[in-house]
Amino acid sequence: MTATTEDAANAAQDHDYTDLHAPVVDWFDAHARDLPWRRPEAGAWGVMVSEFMLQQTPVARVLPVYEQWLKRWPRPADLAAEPSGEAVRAWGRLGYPRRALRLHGAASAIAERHGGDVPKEHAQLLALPGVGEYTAAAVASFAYGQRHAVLDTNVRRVFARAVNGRQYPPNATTAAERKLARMLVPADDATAARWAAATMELGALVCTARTPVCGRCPIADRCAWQRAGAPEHEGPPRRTQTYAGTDRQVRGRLLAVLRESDAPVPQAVLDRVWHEPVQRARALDGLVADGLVEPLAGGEYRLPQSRG
DNA sequence: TAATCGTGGTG
DNA sequence: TCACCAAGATT
Repeated sequence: MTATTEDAANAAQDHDYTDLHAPVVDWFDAHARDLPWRRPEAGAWGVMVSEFMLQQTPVARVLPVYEQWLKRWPRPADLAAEPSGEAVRAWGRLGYPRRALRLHGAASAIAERHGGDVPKEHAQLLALPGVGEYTAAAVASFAYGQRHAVLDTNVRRVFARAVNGRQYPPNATTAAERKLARMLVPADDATAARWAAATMELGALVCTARTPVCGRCPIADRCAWQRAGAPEHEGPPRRTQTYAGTDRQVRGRLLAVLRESDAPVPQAVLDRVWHEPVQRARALDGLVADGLVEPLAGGEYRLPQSRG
C-alpha cells in the first residue's frame, strides 16, 4: 500500500466524511454560477459539448463558442452531417483542436449507433472518441442524474486539501484518489449528482489552485489542510508546460491559417508561419496524421472534408 | 508511466 | 515579466 493510499484509507476510517455533503451542497445552492450547460434546456448534448470544450480550457473562453456551437448544431446528428473540418473551424481558438475532431466523431457515433441520442450508460459514453473516465462520469451525472465519482482537477484539489491535508494532489491521478472519490459519493443519485457539481464548483471558485479563499469555504473548519496550518506543497514540482518554440506553437499557427481560409491554401502560404523548415514540415505532417489537415494534389492544404 | 497536444488570462 | 493555470484524453 502506497503512502497516498494510506492517506485515503486512514482519512476515511478516522472520520465520517458524509458530514461534508450538506455544507458543500448547500453552498452550491447559494453560489453556483448560472452557466448555460447547467440549464435544463441544454440537454445531454449541451452537457457533452460543454465537457469537451472545458477540457483544459477556462469557462470564460468556452462560453461564446459553446453558444454558437449549439445554435448551429442543436443535435448530434446536425454536427455529424457536416465535414469534420467545420467542427475544427468552429472550434476557433479554444486550443487542443483534436477535441473538435473527437467531438465530431462522437456525434457521428451517436447518430449511427445510438439513434441520435447521447447514451446514458457510462460504458457507452466511455466508448465514444474523446470521452475518458472524467467526461463519461460527468455526462452521466450532470445530464442524467446518475451516481458516479466525478474526479476532475478541481475535485482532486478539494479532496487533497480537505481530506488529505495537502496543498496539491499528485501530478497524475492515483488509485487512492479514485478510491477516496468513490467513498465520498453520496448514497442517492440526486445528491450524488449535486455533490459532483458542487465539489467542482468549490474548487473552481473557492478552493482555487493559486490563492484559495478559505474565508468563503463552507468546510474550512474541518479542512485537513487548514487544520495542519496550510503547509506548502512537498514532493516533485508540478511539471510546467513550455510552449514557445514547440511543435504545438507551429501547429497552432498552421491551423490558424487554414481555419481562416475557405479555399485550399498553397504550401508557400503555410511556409510563412514558421522560419525553421524541418520543424515546420514535422508540424504539418503531424496535423495531417492527426486528421486535422487534409493534403491535396499540387501542394495545397485544407481542413478535412470527411464525415465519417 | 510519461509525453504530447493550444491558447490566453493573470498574479 | 513570465511562470502558472484552466471541467483531460490518448498513446
